This record gives sequence, structure tokens and C-alpha cells, in this order.
Amino acid sequence: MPSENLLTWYSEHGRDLPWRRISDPYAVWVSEIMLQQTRVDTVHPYYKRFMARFPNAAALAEAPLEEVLLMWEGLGYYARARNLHRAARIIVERYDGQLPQSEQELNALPGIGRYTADALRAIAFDQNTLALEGNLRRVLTRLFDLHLDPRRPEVERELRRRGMSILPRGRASEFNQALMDLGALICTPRSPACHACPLAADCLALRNGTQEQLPFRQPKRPPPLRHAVAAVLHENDNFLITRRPEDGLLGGLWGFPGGFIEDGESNRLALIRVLKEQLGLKVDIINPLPPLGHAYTHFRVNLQPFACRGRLSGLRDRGDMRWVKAEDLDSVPMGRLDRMLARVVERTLHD
DNA sequence: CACGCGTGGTA
DNA sequence: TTACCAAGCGT
Repeated sequence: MPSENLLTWYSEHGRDLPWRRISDPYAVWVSEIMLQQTRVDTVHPYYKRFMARFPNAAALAEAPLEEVLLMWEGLGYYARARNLHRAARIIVERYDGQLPQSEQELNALPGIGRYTADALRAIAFDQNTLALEGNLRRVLTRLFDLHLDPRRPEVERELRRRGMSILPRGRASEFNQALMDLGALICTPRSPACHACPLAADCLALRNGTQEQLPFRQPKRPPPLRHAVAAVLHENDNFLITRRPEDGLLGGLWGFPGGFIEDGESNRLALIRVLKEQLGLKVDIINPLPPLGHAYTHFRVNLQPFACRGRLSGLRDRGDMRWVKAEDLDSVPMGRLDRMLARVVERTLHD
């Protein structure tokens, strides 16, 4: 039975991770959300800070969303933080602060999909489910030498069947995490360390010499480059920042007002247009600040910031607009690009 | 169901 | 440096 070798390997070589040290469903939940499309090394410091500040669902539910987003800043995919916060409030109101254990109830919570519900059931509640994610897809695809696109629904079902067929009943928690560690440490996307793999004797891809070319991949187009402008508006030591809509790119985060340049439009005209749209404000551009670049998943952006002046006295604080002092910019959740600009602002002001 | 959603690490 | 990736989810 291949799973015996796997579980033995896991007990000796499995990673010692903070969310594995305690058996608290809330801790497993937070870790699972943070780990979505995010590496363990990246999550580690975020997880520790988050758990120290929000040790349970009640603490998370009581906190304002903005503080949760601030703790999340830099992790990316901020819908995860918004959904985590929403779900915490539901858990407090509907489930007395404890995560539900059924597949249906878990899946109904915002931010918990098929994988996370299965992972919680297996890891936190010892139910015999397969938590099929990226590592398991790769490992199982190679183990069974399936030259198929694992994202196709019928292939997904086949992987689930195959995985369940080797899942040792009663040990789903270890089994799933063992496969994840195997995928992260041994059965890596490129150059897998098959010589050290506890499943080497059972691996059909290794037997056929196809492990390097699995799983099947689809070529992607390079992301386009987009141009953007932003305005640094200030009166004395107060800077104007705006809050992005709850949905979409960097939803709910704060930043400097601005937007994308349309085709054939100049930097300055774009900025004037965007500020009129967003703030109803006519501004004078004083001088350009150093341009900043950043790569998102679907596009790269080149941002040209400008220091601006305008009739700012009419702009009062409101839900999506706020004046903050330079030294308080750090207490406001921002995306990477706005954070870089905030650093420039702080540094410029310091000189 | 294909697409949008962030960021930092690695070859 | 560019390209590709890394414990998915919601719409």
C-alpha cells in the first residue's frame, strides 16, 4: 500500500508548521485561507501576527474590516481577508463562534470553496475527505501518469476517485498534509527529487520517465503593460487618500487618487479627467514624482505620480475619502504600488 | 466556465 | 530579465 510509505515519510520529514502545532479549527481555517495561491514562507509571518491579534473567530468578528485588511497588507488576493472577516461574523452569529463541520455549511461560508471545505473536514475534523489542490493534482497526476489537463472537470473527478482509493480511512488529516508536503518538497513542479520520494516504487510517471513533463500545462500570453497616473494632494501635512470599491482590484484598500490612461491620452490630461470623475475636483499639476512600476497577475503597470494642488478645502472626510498625516499613512491598508508611493511621499516630506 | 484577483520567489 | 509559478474562490 503506497500510503503507508507516505505516512512514514511524513512523520519523519513533514514540515513543522505553526498551524500544525495546535488542533484548533479556527487556526486551520486561517492558515488555509492565507495559503490559497500563496507560499508557506510568505504566509508564516502573516499567520503569526494575525493569530496574535485575532486568536479566535469572535476577536476577528469584532475587529473593523480595515484593521483586518491592514494585517493582510502585502499578502494579496484581498477578497480573502474581506471574506474571512464576513465569515467570522456569520460564525459568531449563527454557530456560536465555532466553525461548522458539515460540507454544506462550510461551503456556504464566504471564502470557503470545495478545496477549503475538504481541507477543514480532513485536517480539523478528521473526516475522510480528499483536499484536492495544486500539490495533490501534481502528485496524483504523476503517480498515475495521467497525461491530461487536471483542470478539466472529468479529470478532476478522476483524480478525486484515485485519491480517495488510496486514502487510509481515519488518517485523512496526515494523508492530505503528507501529499501537500510531498508536492512542496519532493514532487516539485520542476526537477522533482524522485530519488528521495516515498512513492517512487509506485509512481507510474517515474516508471515511464514522464514525471518531468507532467502535469499537462497550457501556454499563457504575456500580460500587457498599462499606464496609470496618481495624484499626491496635500494641504500642509495632510494627504488625501481614497478608498477603492469593495469589489475588483485591491477592493476595500486605500490609495492615492488616480487611474489608467486611455489610448492617446497624455499623463496630465488623464489625471485631470480622473480626478474630476472621482472627486469632482479641478487640480493644477505641480510637478512629476519618480515613476513606479509593478506587476499584477494580468497586467504590468507603469505609474506616473504627480504632486498636485487644487481647491482642497471642500473635500471632507467621507466613506471613500480621508485626510491623513504622512506619519499615519502606515496605519491605512494599501496595495503594493500605493504603499511604494506612500514611502516616496514620506521620504520627500522628510527632505 | 473562463476570467479576474496580488505578491514575491526562483530558474 | 522574463517567465512561471504557489494549499483557490467568486462570479
